[in-house]
Amino acid sequence: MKPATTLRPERERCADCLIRHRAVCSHCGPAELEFLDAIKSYRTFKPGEEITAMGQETDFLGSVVNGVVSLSRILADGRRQMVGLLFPSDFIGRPMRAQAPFDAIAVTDVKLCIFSRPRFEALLRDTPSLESRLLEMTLDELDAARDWMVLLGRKTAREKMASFFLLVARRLAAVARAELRDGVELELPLTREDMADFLGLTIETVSRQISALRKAGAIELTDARHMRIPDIAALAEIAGDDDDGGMID
Amino acid sequence: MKPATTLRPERERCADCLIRHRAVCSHCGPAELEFLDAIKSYRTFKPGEEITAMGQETDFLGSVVNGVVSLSRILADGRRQMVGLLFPSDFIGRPMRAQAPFDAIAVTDVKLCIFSRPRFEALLRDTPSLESRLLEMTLDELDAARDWMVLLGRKTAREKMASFFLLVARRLAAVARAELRDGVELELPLTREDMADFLGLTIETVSRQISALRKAGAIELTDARHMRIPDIAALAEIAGDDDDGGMID
DNA sequence: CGAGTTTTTGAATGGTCTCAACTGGAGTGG
DNA sequence: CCACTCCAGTTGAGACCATTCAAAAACTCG
Repeated sequence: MKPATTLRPERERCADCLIRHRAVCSHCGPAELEFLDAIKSYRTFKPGEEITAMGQETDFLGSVVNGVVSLSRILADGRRQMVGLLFPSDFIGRPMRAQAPFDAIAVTDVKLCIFSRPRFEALLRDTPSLESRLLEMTLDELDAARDWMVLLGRKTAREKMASFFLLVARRLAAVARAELRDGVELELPLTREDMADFLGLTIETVSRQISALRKAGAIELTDARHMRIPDIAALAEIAGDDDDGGMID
Repeated sequence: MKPATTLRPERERCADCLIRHRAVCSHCGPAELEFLDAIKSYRTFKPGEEITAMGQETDFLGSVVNGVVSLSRILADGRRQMVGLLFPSDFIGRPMRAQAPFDAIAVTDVKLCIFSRPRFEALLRDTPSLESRLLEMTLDELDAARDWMVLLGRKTAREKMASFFLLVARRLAAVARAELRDGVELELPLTREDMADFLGLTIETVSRQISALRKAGAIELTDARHMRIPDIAALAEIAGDDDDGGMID
């Protein structure tokens, strides 16, 4: 398949990219894609590694190709709140503002497809298909952030946990391009501490609620990180959303 | 009711618009502005009036000219959480998605400058200065939503109230194009109930925290709706935000 | 003034947090 | 193989903050 003459055998092409159909570049035509191909690069991060730090200038923007990234903010006394959770195809970075408004940390092994900030911002100005897709994605993220605000402001610890499991299940299913159905098994990408920071709880409360949901039969656990949802609708009921629960993918 | 004495007695022109420098149209040139002038219209709402309802199709988009609009979502059992608070120059509506994801309610007398949805969406495609400004505003709203998530997830009732007063003071000062300084007086646009829904609290807790802040001298009240902030920095201290960029290790 | 509404205040309850101890698995080395 | 540490997660007991329920006070507007 590969031409023997190739100089960079491991070079990934945009056309073959697994997240192409959902990422910021998904509306680009062949010519635009070829240009992106030429200027993109990849970077990987280990779990726990800092990708950008709050208040620090970041010189790149890009897409999550593999893994999960958390965005979080820390108050002066150390309290932490997660404000975003990025899955493959999500966009990372804040265009038109060099200073990162939040910490971005790899929660699993992460691979990013990145562009230098000035190059990407110039591209954005010249490429309507990029800009309109980014607007669309930003609007979706805003919707998701607002659903999350409802969770943080008004839901009980039990409801928060149930909502969280559904959110992860939906996102992982979307990444795998699979239907979400009863009996799904999933690997939780977050530690108890990360979940607590996501949900505005403490790790103890997270742990207690997981135990309670397990005893109630709403979830099944093989170990701390691997779970199974026997009945999606039942879990959604516990989550307290009025119907399908929002949480935009 | 309306006297038809003059041809265009109350016709407002975009060029004279008070929110022009901050609204979605702020990057438009004279020709674009003239076009907007021709297709825009105004609509007013009374306090408490519903502007759009969750799940309902909305046929317009636009800008808040006067007043304050709340965006909120209600859970199945009636718990309500505010997820957005719009001031003059803020954009209202969800481009590229006809179904409103949240309730929008006028909290004061409100005047909107609106465009029909199909017309505005077509305009967006053809007018880069509109689209890029909308992207910028959406990114800012996302940042604001994330700050708000920190408040909802990790702040105490006291900190929430202090943060809220600062937010309102900042937004009203920005609208008035005034500097925010010690001794500002402001009229709270929200009822205690609205504040509670904004902050993820109950009205009783809101009331108690206001009383406590008053007794502590952090705020002064003439009546339930009119207040004065004698010392911005002191209130910011109570709000718990790290003031100087958050570079603490 | 009285009726209705909003806001404030009080007392008791309860959900989540804090502090603390325990469990279990992974890795290390004797 | 066991003993040991280390770390993430779990469980328990008590404290505390915000909620709930209840009632009084203040304000609005006929």
